[in-house]
Amino acid sequence: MLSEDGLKVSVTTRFPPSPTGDLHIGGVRTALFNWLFARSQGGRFILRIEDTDKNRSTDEAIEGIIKGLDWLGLDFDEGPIFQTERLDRYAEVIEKLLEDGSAYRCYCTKERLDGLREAQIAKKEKPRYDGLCRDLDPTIIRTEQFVVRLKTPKEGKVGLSDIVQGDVVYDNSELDDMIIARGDGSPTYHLAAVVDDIDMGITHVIRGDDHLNNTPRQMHIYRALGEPYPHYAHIPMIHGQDGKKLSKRHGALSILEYQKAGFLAEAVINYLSRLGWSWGDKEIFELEELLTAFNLTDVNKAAAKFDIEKLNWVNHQHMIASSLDRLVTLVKPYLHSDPVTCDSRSMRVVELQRERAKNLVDLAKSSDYFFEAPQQYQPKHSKKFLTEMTRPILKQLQDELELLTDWQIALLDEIIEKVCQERGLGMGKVAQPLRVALTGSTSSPGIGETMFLIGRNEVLKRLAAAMKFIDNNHNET
RNA sequence: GUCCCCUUCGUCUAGAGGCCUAGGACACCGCCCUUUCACGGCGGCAACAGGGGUUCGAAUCCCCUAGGGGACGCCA
Repeated sequence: MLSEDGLKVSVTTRFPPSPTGDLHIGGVRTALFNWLFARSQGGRFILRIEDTDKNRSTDEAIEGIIKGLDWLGLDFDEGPIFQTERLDRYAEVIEKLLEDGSAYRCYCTKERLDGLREAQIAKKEKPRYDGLCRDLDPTIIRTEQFVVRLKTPKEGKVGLSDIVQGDVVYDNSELDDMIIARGDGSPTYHLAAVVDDIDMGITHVIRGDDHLNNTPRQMHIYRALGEPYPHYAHIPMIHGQDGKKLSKRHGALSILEYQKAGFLAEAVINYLSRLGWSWGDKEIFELEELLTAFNLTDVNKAAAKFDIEKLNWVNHQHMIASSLDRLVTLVKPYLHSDPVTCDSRSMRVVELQRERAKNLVDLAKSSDYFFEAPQQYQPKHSKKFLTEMTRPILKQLQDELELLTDWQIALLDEIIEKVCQERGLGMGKVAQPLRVALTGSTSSPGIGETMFLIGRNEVLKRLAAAMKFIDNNHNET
């Protein structure tokens, strides 16, 4: 970011979740754009916890937010800063606003406000405060409980030049006098957010465009405080498959559920960055590439739908690009078999199987049989391939393999071919029963290498077990 | 209802008046490769919301309509 005289201006962004629920994909995308922008500009990124609603804020949510950001590598330079620890500061600002006449005490009861709102909706009007207490004598402070409202100009316009949305103008007459302090004196969202953004030196407010309509209201707080506005970038929302704002209803899962489901952090980041932003035809980005390519001016205005299929593909691409020892480490917790180490055999297994896996869960599932015998044969496969007809084939394979002293892929392949030729069978007729016997199902890497990686003793053991399975099955029927 | 925003293949998007017979990617379908499953290769299906302008020329600019989304809390 360069100022008019060409000097580098420091950028500070922030991610301000309210800890009232799980951090989901939408929140993560907002955090990501703030983080990317700050990092790409050499600026600062702050985590602020907006917990002024004490009834709905929880410690678990705070923990989940921090864990999620940590998993994704969205590190912050400052924070977490808690708004509940800055209550004195907000009170001070509210008092100042009251004193200079920018705000006033409103004694209207909730009942009156509810009635007013209902009546307005019934008359098909936009519900808003009617300003009853606006012109009360401020020197007379009544004993009843009051809220504090900001005195919003009744005429004129407020406008902003949003980095994403362009110029947006509102008539002040559309706005009402919003509450900035509740009956108990605590600040509302608008006030706390603006005061914090000022105090923390936030230069760019990057948030979901559901906040676009909040912006003119907040700008009036800046104005009342005599502070300059920040730059705004209202980024498009992420919608669920039904085209509505992402929420729990859509199964908008906690970001940590994506970790559990076996997605790579870099894949989630890659996928999310491409929602509402693009860079030519490029689909797969390493973090460094994102950092140089990302910019707010290229962000779209239209909402995007979340598509798990594309995430799967992006994740697959990143698994292929990942180093093998890292992938082995990542897949470990998902493996049924243990303990698996980063030896050359495990690395080869992962190298082969990542071609076949969308995520770490898939990868683990398709790798387990290399490390331990299959728990069971998949019924439809055993029914077809582990039969009286195939038993002699398995028997011959067992005999031939027992004679093999040098356990090498090429030699193992030779044995399969030999059996095929002697019996006048195609490869599939021999390899498939063997594959089911060894892996429990009909899919695996090349059969020679599969045998090689499973190992001699284990292969012979599994062949014996498969024949026993056939015998038992036959006796039963 | 009022205000604000949006509208290119099913989905993510490219597209800044002629490069557009609208490009790429995911998904889907077909073929090839192949002992299986994948990977890979090749090909296919598929979109400028509608209507008016402006212009020699519009996906691109303007207006209207329709549709969608968001906001309208002593929630954030």
